[in-house]
Amino acid sequence: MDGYAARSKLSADGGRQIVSFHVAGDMLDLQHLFLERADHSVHAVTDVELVWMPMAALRDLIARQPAIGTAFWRDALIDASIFREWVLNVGRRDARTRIAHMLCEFVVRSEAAGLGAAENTRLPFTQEQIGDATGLTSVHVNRMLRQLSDEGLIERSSGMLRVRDWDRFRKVATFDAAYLHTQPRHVAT
Amino acid sequence: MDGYAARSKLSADGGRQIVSFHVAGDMLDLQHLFLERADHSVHAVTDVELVWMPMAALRDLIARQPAIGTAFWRDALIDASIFREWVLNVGRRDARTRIAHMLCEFVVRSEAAGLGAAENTRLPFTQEQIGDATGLTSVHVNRMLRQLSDEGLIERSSGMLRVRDWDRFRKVATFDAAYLHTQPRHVAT
DNA sequence: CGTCAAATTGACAAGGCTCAAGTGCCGTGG
DNA sequence: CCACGGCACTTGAGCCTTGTCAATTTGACG
Repeated sequence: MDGYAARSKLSADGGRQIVSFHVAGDMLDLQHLFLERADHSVHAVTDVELVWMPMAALRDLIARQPAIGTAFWRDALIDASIFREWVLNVGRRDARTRIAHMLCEFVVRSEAAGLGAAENTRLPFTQEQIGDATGLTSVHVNRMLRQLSDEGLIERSSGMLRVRDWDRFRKVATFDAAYLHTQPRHVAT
Repeated sequence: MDGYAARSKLSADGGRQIVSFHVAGDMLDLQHLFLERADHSVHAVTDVELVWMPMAALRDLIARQPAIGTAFWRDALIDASIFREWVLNVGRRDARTRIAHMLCEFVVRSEAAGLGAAENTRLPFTQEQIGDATGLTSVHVNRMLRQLSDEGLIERSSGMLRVRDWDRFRKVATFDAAYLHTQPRHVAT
């Protein structure tokens, strides 16, 4: 309902890898709906207000209301699409592009959730968390953020992010929102 | 039904990132079941024999047979779990561990599909494809494979992979199969 | 004003990439 | 049966991006 969360896994040597971010309105645990055992965790990044539902009740609801089931399923598939994009992001893009891409996604999803536009997005993550999401160290995240600032692409101030030139930033990030599968509001499917 | 496939995305600069491998028996396109537009592609790595079903028929089947729907859903969730593990693999593990981990997963899934044991697994990928899966160059993949061979962990010969000491290799790879959610055969859920 | 976590910066090390050359294997054609 | 061509695999040298280590600075808050 409110606040920010992250989904993450731990590596054997204690490293944390964030595999997705979540904003108000997101379904947080659909990924485990039909799995017996959790393979990752979701944790709050800020104070969070949430609604908790027993899995069994959710499964029951889906059985009785297939249309709701389809919606949930679709939502889970979109999350999976985001995971795939993140594999690409972490595997193939250099540090600057990678961070820019992550920020683009976050801004777009924040907007979609009605949490402010690109000119003024709340960015509640520490640089270490951004590093955990991009497979970089916080030191290097800092360097790259500074570089993006110096290039006039973004502005940062106390937990806020401002994208100064969305088109240019989008190009730097090689960001294409198609993988988010945001549905055009006024088009029937 | 037969053969090997890979799921991949392209980056803006033409780089390929493989996001998962598939063996005989896998459902290949459940990831797009409720999405309007494909965000990635699946391609054959070897000659392949497959069964193609129209999405609409599949959706129809699910509507009429909810139990089958649940099975498909579960399968899609397991794929998503694999994507998450790959984000971790590519984001946080060094080259040697990363390749070893990928090989471990492949061996385990090959075994589960009844395609031979760890002592003799068909490995149909070129080193370049292994690089595309791990976010490395084929040159570096080659060096790491050589190192794993030199350490006596694996043996390679013309498309075959032999893990010499599974326990040791598993440790090197920091591999824990939990994320594959392979269900114990004889236990009711 | 003190405290503590986060952000910042610099110097240096290193893992992985690039470029380039060479080798081995296998299918094809003579 | 052998020669050839192509692709994957190997290997070496040097560079570059990112990591490591360590010291400061900044900012929020009590």
